[in-house]
Amino acid sequence: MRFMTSLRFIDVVAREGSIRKAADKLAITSTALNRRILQIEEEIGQPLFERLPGGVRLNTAGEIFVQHIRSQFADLARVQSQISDLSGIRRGHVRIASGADALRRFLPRSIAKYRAEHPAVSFDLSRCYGDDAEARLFSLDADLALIFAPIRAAHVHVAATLRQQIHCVMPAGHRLAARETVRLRDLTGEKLVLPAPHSGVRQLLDTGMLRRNIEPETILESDSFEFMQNFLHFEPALFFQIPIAIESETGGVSESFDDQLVARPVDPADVPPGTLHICHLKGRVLPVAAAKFLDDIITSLRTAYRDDVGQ
Amino acid sequence: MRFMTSLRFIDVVAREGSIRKAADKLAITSTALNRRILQIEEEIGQPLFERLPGGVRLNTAGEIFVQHIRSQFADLARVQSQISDLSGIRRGHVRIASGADALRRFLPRSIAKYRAEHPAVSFDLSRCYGDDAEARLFSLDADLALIFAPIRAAHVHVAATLRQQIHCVMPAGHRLAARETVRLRDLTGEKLVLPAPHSGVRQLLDTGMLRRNIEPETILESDSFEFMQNFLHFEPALFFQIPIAIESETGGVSESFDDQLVARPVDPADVPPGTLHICHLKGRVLPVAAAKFLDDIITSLRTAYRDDVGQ
DNA sequence: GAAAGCGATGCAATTTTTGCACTGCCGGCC
DNA sequence: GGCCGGCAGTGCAAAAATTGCATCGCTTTC
Repeated sequence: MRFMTSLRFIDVVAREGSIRKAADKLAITSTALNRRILQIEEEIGQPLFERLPGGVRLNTAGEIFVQHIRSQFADLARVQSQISDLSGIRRGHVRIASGADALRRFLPRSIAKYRAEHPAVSFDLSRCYGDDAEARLFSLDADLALIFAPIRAAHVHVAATLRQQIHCVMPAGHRLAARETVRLRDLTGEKLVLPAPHSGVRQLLDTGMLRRNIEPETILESDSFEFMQNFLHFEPALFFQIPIAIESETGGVSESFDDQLVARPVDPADVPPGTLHICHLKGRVLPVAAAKFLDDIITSLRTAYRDDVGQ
Repeated sequence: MRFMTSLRFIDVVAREGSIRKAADKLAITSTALNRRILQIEEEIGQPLFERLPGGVRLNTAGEIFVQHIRSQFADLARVQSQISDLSGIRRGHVRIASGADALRRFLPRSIAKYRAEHPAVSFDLSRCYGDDAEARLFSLDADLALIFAPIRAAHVHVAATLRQQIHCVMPAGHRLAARETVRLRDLTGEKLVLPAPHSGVRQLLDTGMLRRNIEPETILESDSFEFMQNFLHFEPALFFQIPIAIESETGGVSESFDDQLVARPVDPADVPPGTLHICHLKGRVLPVAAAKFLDDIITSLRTAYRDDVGQ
């Protein structure tokens, strides 16, 4: 898009915090970039960047302007997808910010299913925690976010929620595998692998442990499911997941997702269920592809999780 | 705004319906303009215009794209006004589409008052009827609209309403001037000057007349207050206005706004009060200046008309 | 059937953008 | 405390783009 170049350049400079770095990234000289920026600042009538010894930084006017630029880009993407749509091409691009939970099974399955119907739609997945995901929505770097954590920002619209009980994952022969649910007090003496401190699962667990006054024996912290799963093949321990991360191939809750590992729900009396939020930026018109995909995953959740789906 | 030129050109071509005409208006050659359009169409990947023997016309993709362009322009104006605002300049521009009613006294007074506080804000007034005003909101040619007529379009947000009883304007010595209110049946035998057929006042009157089965003696139709007022100096007749068009210098209802003319309300039993709608495009973030002005006129209406102001 | 109006295109002139070499500036580091 | 490195800004020439002119092919109108 030729007519957007200058604006895109400004966005990149704002992100890089330096004209030279941005110029490097954009494969032009810093002089050319510098002059483009000076020119736009002149047209606006006000500087958009503060000049610091180590680079540049957006001033207040710049913040406003860059936000405008980003919304223009998002809107242009929407328009393009709308235009492609009406010629029957069903082109499009969907950018998703998601926690590791949904990224593991649910999204691959959903995206593959969607792409089977719309092969010309491409996807962008970025794994991030709640706050980052919200930030990516706001900076229009993501169209949709799937967050297993409370929503903080007021400018995020929650399109659907999914109640998820935390599950305890253990070797198949473990003594707790016989139970229907796992109580927190059963965990004393067990070796635990906890999720990263700022993850939603961890925070629910911490609250529960604190309330029940339980001091678990934490042998590891990890935010990688892959790692935890493989670790359990070598040393018996317990870790925690929500159903959507360990759902069966076809979707829906699965009790054993690996020959040697099984999952049992933690008793809701000890740890209340958390909520997975599926959201987008409030007030934003999503590109057709993103809107359609959002619809699809919500209906897919409804069939797989029925009453746990809200809004 | 250099970086918007191509987009602006497309907008003009869409409005003119011809590349050559648009080129003329833009003071460039048709070739240059033609190639700019071809280039953008190539970047979009789809033609935006149908080529007709007599010029060009937007196709569906073009309609979508031009709507996007216009919203970008409106948004840019908002951003600029926001940026100016934070440097304390309070610059800005407000574009208003209004019926003749509000344009006569209310808007001059309100704008003068607003400009006394914000001298760097400029205004654009365009007189038009209900449908045009709504169209101007939609094409983003106007920020605000004041319409004395029902609102048709769903994409218009009504920020405030003002109930207005139709008044009958007559020479000061007229026999009906002694009455508190004027009944429709009193009008038989009177010479009437009616407003234009598609005006809100006229439609209310027509409905009333039809219901009461009254055939008025219409000697003139006019949409010009000026004309009607001056005409009455030469030939005694009656015409109709709503209070906001004949309010006193300081605002509020006035009974005689001219040495020789007085206004008396038509009895609500004969003609129900109509509604003046103050509105803007739904879902649009107004530029600061426009938003502030909107606030101002609504509060000003509340003090002048109190209980007649709604929403 | 000629004339007038339209959008598209080849080619040369012009304007704009870019890159190179360089300046002045500031902070960190030896 | 002076030197070094990284930064944004600037003069000037080269490169790239935009523009204007002349012209084509087409359709409608008179």
